[in-house]
Amino acid sequence: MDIAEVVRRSGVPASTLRYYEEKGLIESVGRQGLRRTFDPRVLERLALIALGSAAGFSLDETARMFAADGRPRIDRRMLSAKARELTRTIRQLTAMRDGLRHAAVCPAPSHLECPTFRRLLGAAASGVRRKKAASAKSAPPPARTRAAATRARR
Amino acid sequence: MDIAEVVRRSGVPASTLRYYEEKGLIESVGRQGLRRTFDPRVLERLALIALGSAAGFSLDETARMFAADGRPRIDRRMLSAKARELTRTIRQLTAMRDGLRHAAVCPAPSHLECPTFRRLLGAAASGVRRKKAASAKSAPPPARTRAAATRARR
DNA sequence: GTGCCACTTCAAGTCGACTTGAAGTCAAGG
DNA sequence: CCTTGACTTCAAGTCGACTTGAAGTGGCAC
Repeated sequence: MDIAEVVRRSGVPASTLRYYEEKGLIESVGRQGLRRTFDPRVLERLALIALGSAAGFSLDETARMFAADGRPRIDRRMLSAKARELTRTIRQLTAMRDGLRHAAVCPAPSHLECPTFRRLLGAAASGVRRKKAASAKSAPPPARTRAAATRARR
Repeated sequence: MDIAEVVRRSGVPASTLRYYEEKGLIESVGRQGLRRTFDPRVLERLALIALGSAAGFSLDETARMFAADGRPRIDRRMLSAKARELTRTIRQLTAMRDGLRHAAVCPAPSHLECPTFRRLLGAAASGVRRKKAASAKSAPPPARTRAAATRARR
């Protein structure tokens, strides 16, 4: 497969593929002249990488999940840890969403006077030390800002 | 209040406070010589900003939630939209977490042979066209835990 | 009155994950 | 054989949210 086909079948831009190769996340099996040739299994690999990203792993972390031979070498402890982290994040986001929902319909004259809202504020101010979960959605307002806007098909 | 006190009471670094002021997210009420003086209400404002960030709003979006007089001018439609977005994200992350959990205990010889894992892979691959992190940041007591929050630091 | 040092400004740097642009190469169709 | 244009490399740019560093200022304890 040449790079164009990988792009077509994976949806990942060529520049990203080259970047991934440079970082050692994928590899090409040879060249036709200058042009890279890929083994179809690269598609599986890309799916794995997408999975890692979606789960909140950095590319470096994801890279560590492959053995030298290219087979996934998944660290179960790492997975469990990430699962727990996701659980925390999910709990956080859920609270946040409920708060937003409430705020959207709250009848209090000012949100600052609404106990529910104040509780949310407190939570945000103190407890929120969670980080980095990933996945899903790019915000409409700043249309061109997000790399994802471009990535999402172009 | 001088900046040191705001730092102490909010946990937000002075550099961040200056940055926020520059961006118009907060304001100082005056100066003692060169030194900024803040109204205590800035603490509430900072909590609001933290809340916005935790809910996945960018600083610019958060800024739009304040009226000229500094009162929160919360756009209910925006809140609802964000709440829905969070719901999607939560659903995504939940699926992801369940997948990770499963992968961590899956007995299949290779994850690639496990149907559950393959299903996950498919989901990740198809989800490649959307991305954005809803994350939470913090102003934690431990002075520079902020760095930790932004994972992979220097 | 004087020295310390917390504060100030402003420019530049950082971080991750890519994208973009310029300039060059070359496989393949005509 | 020649042109075309998809591919290549490499350096630099982007984006958001800050941090860092150098150089300067001035409040306040002594």
